[in-house]
Amino acid sequence: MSEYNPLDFEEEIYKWWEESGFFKAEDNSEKPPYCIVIPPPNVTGALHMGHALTNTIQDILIRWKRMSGYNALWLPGTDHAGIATQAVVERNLRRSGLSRHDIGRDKFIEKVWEWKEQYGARITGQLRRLGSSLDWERERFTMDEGLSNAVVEVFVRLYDDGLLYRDNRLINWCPSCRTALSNLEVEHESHEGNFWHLKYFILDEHGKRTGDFIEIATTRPETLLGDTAVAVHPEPEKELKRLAAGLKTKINESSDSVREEFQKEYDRIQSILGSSELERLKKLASLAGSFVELPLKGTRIPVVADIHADPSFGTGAVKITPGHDFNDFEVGKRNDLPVVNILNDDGTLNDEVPERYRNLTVAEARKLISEDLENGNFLVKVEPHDHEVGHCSRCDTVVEPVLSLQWYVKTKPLAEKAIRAVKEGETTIIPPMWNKVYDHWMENIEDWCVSRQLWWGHQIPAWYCENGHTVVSRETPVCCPHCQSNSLTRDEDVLDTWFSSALWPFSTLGWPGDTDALRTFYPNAVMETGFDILFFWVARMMMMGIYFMDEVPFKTVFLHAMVRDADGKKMSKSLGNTIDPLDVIYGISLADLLEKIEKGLPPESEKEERRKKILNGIRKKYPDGIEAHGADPLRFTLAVMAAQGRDVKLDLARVSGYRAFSNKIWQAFHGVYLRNAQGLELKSLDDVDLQLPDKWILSRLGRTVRQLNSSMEEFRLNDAADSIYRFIWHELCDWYLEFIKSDLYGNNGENAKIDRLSVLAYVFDGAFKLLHPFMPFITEKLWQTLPGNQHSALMISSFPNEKNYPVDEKSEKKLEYIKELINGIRTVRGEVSIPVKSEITLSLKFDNPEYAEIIRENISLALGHLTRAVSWNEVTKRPSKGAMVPLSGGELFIPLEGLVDFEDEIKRLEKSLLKAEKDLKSITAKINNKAFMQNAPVHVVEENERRYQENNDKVLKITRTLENFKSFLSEE
RNA sequence: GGGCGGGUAGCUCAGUUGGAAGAGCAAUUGGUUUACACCCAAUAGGUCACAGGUUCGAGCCCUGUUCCGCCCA
Repeated sequence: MSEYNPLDFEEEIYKWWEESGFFKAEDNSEKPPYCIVIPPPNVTGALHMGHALTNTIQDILIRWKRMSGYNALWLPGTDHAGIATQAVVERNLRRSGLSRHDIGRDKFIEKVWEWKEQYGARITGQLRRLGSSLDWERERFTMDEGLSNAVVEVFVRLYDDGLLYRDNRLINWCPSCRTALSNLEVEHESHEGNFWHLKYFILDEHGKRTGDFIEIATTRPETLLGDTAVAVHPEPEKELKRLAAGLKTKINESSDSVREEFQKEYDRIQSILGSSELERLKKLASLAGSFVELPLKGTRIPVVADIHADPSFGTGAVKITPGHDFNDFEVGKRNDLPVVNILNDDGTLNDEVPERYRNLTVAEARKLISEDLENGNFLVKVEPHDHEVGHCSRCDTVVEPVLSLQWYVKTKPLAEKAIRAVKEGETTIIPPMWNKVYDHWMENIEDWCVSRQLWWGHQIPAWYCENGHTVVSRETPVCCPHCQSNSLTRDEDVLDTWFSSALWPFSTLGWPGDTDALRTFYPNAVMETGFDILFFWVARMMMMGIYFMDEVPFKTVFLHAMVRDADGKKMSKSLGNTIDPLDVIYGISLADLLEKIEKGLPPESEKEERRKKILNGIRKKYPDGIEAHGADPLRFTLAVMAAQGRDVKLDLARVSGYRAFSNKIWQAFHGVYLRNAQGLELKSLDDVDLQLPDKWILSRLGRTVRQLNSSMEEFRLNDAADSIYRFIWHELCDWYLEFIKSDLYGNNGENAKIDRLSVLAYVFDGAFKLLHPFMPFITEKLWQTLPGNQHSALMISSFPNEKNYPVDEKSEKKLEYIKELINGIRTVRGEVSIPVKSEITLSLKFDNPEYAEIIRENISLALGHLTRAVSWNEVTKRPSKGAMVPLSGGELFIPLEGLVDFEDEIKRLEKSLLKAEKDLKSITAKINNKAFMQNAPVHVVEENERRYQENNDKVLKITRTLENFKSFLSEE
């Protein structure tokens, strides 16, 4: 007997699809276009489960649309990922003891390209293995010539349009990556730290200490070396009263629990207002215009009045470090303060600070300075204080705000249009909860710092001449257009990776060229990606797309959740909890898995203990490694999980469950269909003498077609997957195949056999088509062996629609009666200990003639292997000694005498009665409720009346039977 | 501080205008002479986090409480 082994055929099928050109879309086509551009994976490494999720979803959408008659393009590609890729190549280089500076820019870039070739190929291999029906001939890379041209074009045009400028301001600097970062690339976390309370001695007009000092609290004492002022609030009393008034309204508006906190704060401020503290603050305010001594450095800095100083917080006075604090930078601008940069590129202190502190890291400097402050009598006290610290999202190093000359995109004008596009529905975000997040970010958008001090990326097309002029140009300029100088140097920096990704929906289609592909496929139909890059990427594509194409980049943004491990933790290499999709597909031994995980752990800063803990966790979770599952089951699992709002906790037990589903399909197809259809000429459906089960399964298929298509339209992939799963397993396999077995075995003649097989082939055809987007491999494999399909492909056949798959309610209802009967028999057999092999006889008593007719005509379906009932008869009187099952239109009796003890049946009936009575009670209450009868919609009232009848009937029938039993038991 | 999401069966999660609480896995019982033990049949298991409210009717809507997670500042 043939076995389901996905590894035997999946790769081969993919190869055949690709070689046959089935993935290709047409630049010009009569068919409606449908385009998804892949969120380009980074070329840094291998794909993880998150990629498997996103690509599975996209492939499902694309395959569904392609089969539904669309000119479907799924465009593949990869991203150069500036910082990330440069970092891994540098790390690699360091193993041979070299830095990128040792080998130089050109040589280094060469190395990165080598890396890109290697890992890019690995990634595309993984995408193929998942079954992704990408149009490979259109594959793009963000640093391809064409896409690089697009980047230059965009840069030049934004510059010419005044939306791109260079400015000297504070940026987030990563001392480890040694580059500027955009706000989005900085992650804030709370750190336990200290509040150092320092003395800034007040100076008289001669520059001598008056003896008095201003107390200043700071979390970063080392920055005082860059202080250029101390700020105090000009009107502390007014400000405090304003704060108090604000709190008062909050107290009145808020709920009990929060009110308490506001009240506390309010009381605190009131107590300041009513104490000598206010006098102190007023005196502080009066110091504006005087000077204080900067501790350790000994220089003289002014006291300025600025509203940034909060009289209700800390000491009411604040040190101003315009060179290393975003707020202070603004204060500095308002008060014309000098900006002092005290840091080198690597984050150590530079020559602006006293010699003693030079070349120390920030952490080292903080330690030494706090000691010196104490020794120099500048320290009042140190108290613990948590504060927010920015970290580089790439390397987790603490970022430092540093003054630097960088390029910025002026985003406000771009964002306005992007906001409007979503508001007006030109682009729809799914799920809609992200609308608010999108709006909020767009409305508060800040200018985008796009220059990066890296080598790997698109070099900025700007040149600077010896006279300080800037030239932004598509080609290398010969001389400066302003002063004709020939001495031009190109900006060394490259652009933020997201700058080129922002162009992806049109740059990949040939822009800035005017191509057929662009005209056909822009705007794209769907952008499917993770919600975590809504700002990084989606928002920026919206802005750039609208600006340069005058149309939104995509009609729908479909955001999926994050894949997490079984404990809900985000998968990351450093946690050692990533699962490689390929390992789920092919399986992996424990030893290999451990080796792989260990390799992925960051080499530096890993403690042995932690490493052991992670590896032991793996041993515990996967004691036997991971079994092979194949791509189809993995895809199906991801599709079913795609519904979840935010987290997808991947549980391999689910994948196994859906592998069982694949096996089920395989077995049903080979064992039931193929095995019996061998050598037979099947009919078309029109020529078949359709029996009730045939009509039923065809109708159920019709329902599935409707459900699946409408779920897909609404991006409810989980519902779509679920509907075809139920159809195949619980309708086709559980019922239809069982109903037709007798015919298939030839018990009812050759014609009946051929008829049933013909219907079966038709149903399999429809089911395979519906399932294909989710499980492309097994469906293609099996579909090929259906009659007439040997030279065509399922993946380019046409998707079922409701016109071709009608619903037949009458037949459905009839068969439901038969199922009810069979279920009744099975329940009795299961609960009352009837010996397994004993053959039973059914007695049926009918309440209504229509029902009786249906059962009489189809009773053979309920006899035989489904129930082990061998015969039946119609009765008008209730047999006294039998199990009883109430039916919709009658009663079923199964004689038990000689088979079992009646106690079992009595118990069973009593339990059943209890439930029926409970239901009846609640329904009765409803029916008797006038308000319900008046207000509820008609169909609900009718439904409840029907249920009332049904339960009433049930209760009656069971009660009668129980009485019967008891009376004859007492007679014995 | 502002915002968002979640709390449903032992576990992982569905539940689409409010109208008898669901799936998969796990569990219990029984089953294999012809598709499938990656199986079949039957069964058990839930105060839908908590407290109020709206409604004839609430897992779903409103208010509050609480716990968990995320985003922004």
